[in-house]
Amino acid sequence: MTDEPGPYRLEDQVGYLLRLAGQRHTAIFQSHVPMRLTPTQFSALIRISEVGPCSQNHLGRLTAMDVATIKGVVDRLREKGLVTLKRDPGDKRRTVIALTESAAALIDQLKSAGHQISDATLEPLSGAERERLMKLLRKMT
Amino acid sequence: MTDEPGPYRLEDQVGYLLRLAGQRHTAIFQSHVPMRLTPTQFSALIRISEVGPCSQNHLGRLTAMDVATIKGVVDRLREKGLVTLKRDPGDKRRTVIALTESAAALIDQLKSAGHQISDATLEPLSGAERERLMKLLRKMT
DNA sequence: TTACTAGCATTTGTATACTAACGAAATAAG
DNA sequence: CTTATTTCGTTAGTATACAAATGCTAGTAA
Repeated sequence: MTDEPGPYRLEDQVGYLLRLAGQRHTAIFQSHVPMRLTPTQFSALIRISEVGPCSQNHLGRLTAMDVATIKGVVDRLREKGLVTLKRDPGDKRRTVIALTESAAALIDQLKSAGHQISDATLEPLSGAERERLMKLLRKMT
Repeated sequence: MTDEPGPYRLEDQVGYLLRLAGQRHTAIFQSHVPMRLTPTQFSALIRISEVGPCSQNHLGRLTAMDVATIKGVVDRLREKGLVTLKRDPGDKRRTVIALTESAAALIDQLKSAGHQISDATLEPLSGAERERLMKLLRKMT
């Protein structure tokens, strides 16, 4: 009686809704973030500021990015003068990624923008609803 | 006293969680869907089956895709033999996108797979939680 | 020491996703 | 009717995102 699948409606599928929500977030992100950073570039910078210099692949795991993806992200951060790449003397396979001074000086501003972005993205929801959504998304992963 | 932003934690930001949830969904999608369809290709097929033949840009709006994005999606569906492209005789700017017979015969199977994919993606959540999440995501957009 | 295994970084290929700019065609405004 | 605007499709450029293959290095087991 209950639990019938019913007709298939695209707008009732998680994947579709997640894509729409992601689009909304990305648009808001771009209008709030300094230095034209992308969400992934932003995440990488924050992570390095948390854990300190680390290898490229490790940074990828810390930010849930594929090895090929994190490489591109790090390359662009380097082009923007926000990270430096150095050979690890103790392990010749590793490349140590570290924040530059200008990036380190930017972190507080990034965190502030990050809060604003999250707020704006969740703007249609009440405080209780926001908490609920975050909890559900966290449980899903 | 309440509502303090607190320290900035990446895993407490909507954007980050949305990205992780999307990754989870994409992985599940790929293992369930027929013909190696991608989520966007899937959405486009479903939409055409709902509204019938339509122009490329209109299809893009119906599936929340940019004009540049929908073009690539339609091109790949054509390469897979799932849609046909025809000039609109009444409006020479328009390209009419329509399902091929083999695609039309596939739609029921796609909808069934779609339900399974949504179920598997939401598997960590209870029935009530799933409803709550869907409602919140819908409200967010 | 040799061989195996694993980890690290890179590259190639495919697929979104959006911006911006373009020309062609249709429509609205004058 | 002609100008202006809009819409449509296309293309180029940038940036994720993942699979798969390659080469190099490190650590381990034989």
